[in-house]
Amino acid sequence: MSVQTQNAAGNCSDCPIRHRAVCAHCEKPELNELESIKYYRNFEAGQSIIWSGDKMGFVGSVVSGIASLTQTMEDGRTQMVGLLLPSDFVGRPGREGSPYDVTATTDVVMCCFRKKPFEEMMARTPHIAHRLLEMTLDELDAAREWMLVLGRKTAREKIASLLSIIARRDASLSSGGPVGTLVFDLPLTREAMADYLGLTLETVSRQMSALKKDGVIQLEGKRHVTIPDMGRLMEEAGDDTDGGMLG
Amino acid sequence: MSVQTQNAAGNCSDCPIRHRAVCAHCEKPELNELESIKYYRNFEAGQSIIWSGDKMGFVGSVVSGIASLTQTMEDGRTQMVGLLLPSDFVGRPGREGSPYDVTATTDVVMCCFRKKPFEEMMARTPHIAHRLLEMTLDELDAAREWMLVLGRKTAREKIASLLSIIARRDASLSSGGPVGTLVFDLPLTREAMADYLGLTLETVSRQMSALKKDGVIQLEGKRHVTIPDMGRLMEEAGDDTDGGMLG
DNA sequence: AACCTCAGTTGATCTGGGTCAAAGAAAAAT
DNA sequence: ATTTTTCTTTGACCCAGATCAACTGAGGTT
Repeated sequence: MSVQTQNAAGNCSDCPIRHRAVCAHCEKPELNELESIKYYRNFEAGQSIIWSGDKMGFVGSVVSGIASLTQTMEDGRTQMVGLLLPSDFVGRPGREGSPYDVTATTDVVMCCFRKKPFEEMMARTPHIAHRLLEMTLDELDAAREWMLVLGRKTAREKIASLLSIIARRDASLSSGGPVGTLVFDLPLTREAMADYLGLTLETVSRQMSALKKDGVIQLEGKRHVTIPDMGRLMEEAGDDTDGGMLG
Repeated sequence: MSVQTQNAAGNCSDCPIRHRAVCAHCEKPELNELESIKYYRNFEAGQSIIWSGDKMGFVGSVVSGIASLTQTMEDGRTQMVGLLLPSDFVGRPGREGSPYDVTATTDVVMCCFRKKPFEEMMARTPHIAHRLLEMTLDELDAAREWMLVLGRKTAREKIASLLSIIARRDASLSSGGPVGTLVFDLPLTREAMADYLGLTLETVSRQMSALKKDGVIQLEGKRHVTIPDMGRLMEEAGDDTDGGMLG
């Protein structure tokens, strides 16, 4: 259960501090202190990890599976405000509770640390505080990019944007097809996609069908997606076409 | 020009590190080092402070006026992703450039620090890094709250949400009217409001007229707004009505 | 005083995506 | 194997907000 896993981007995902390529966790001796307060939690698909307003006793990171952050209005309208993939951090050091619901979208394994000792460590270890700032800035960039998607893009562009994001983080390069072909399994229901995109599930379904008909994506079953041309998908998403998808 | 100003929330706005009630800047001797690398810049309404993609040589905070962060697609669609009011921080320590345009919406005075020495200070002063993490988490919360607005609220709710945010940060309690009455000048054109809300300027104008007709707001001229009942406005915004607006 | 320009309003019409409804398809339960 | 449930697709219709267009009104400028 304490196997160090590597995701597609080369990050160590068995650790609350997300890394690029190298796992500082394993290099910095002072971080081994984290090991002693580390524990794992499993959540089933659909299960709530944290309720909005609850006190959070822990911070941690996703080891496997997908979790989502959602906000809900009293009348039931919901908006997903974040998608947590393996290696993503969960928690708000220095904050009492969560303003969002955190829900397991698939079965999820989380690597957790009790909040108190983690924060004490953070205060003593500038490296962790610095890394956390980095990660929070990344999340802020992602949230702001998503504001453009929600505010100004059409339904088709929204779907293409979401597929593009998931593909970049989740997909493995297919060995068989031409270069640039990506294959992955959608970890979200149509309804979850709709909640992320500010659409209805019917519109999501229609636009998926349209993208399939137009050859932008291929679908086997409902969830298995092949993207024959990543550049084409990004055009559909309305993004700058800078060609390189692994920059 | 180095007068310490206090805004309505009691924050020191003459400083890149935003405070609550007390200005640590003035309390912590080590932060006086910041004084020696501090300088001011003025921007006229409409002027660009930073172009998206540019290298940013400085970090700083807004002293007076309003600036906005915007993202623009190739075809001209634009989405405002942040509103910078006095005391708000601008800059991305540890990052090269800005992924957004930063524009002066009104005349703006900024208090700046060259980035290099600021970052060196930050590395030496855990207090600053910690404060910066706090601020970034606040911005992330604001961005995510805005995702709900953009993704799920109606045009009327969007307008009410924006007015509510500006009122809370910008307004002074009117002494004459009943308790809870707020008065302020809108610092945004109808077009800027539209860019923030993911609407067209015509829809903004129509909904402003509708809110006026329904007595939710009063308008003198185009910009001077009176909110007779803050609770009512928050209901219109679809927010939880928790009563207290200065919690 | 006539002429701009720029911000805002209002009306008429159009349409993308929402809503309501029905049916298929795959997984889970009996 | 059949029923139930959960997810998805597709069709028909509608409406909130976009689009297109005309007009108002407050400053400035000469």
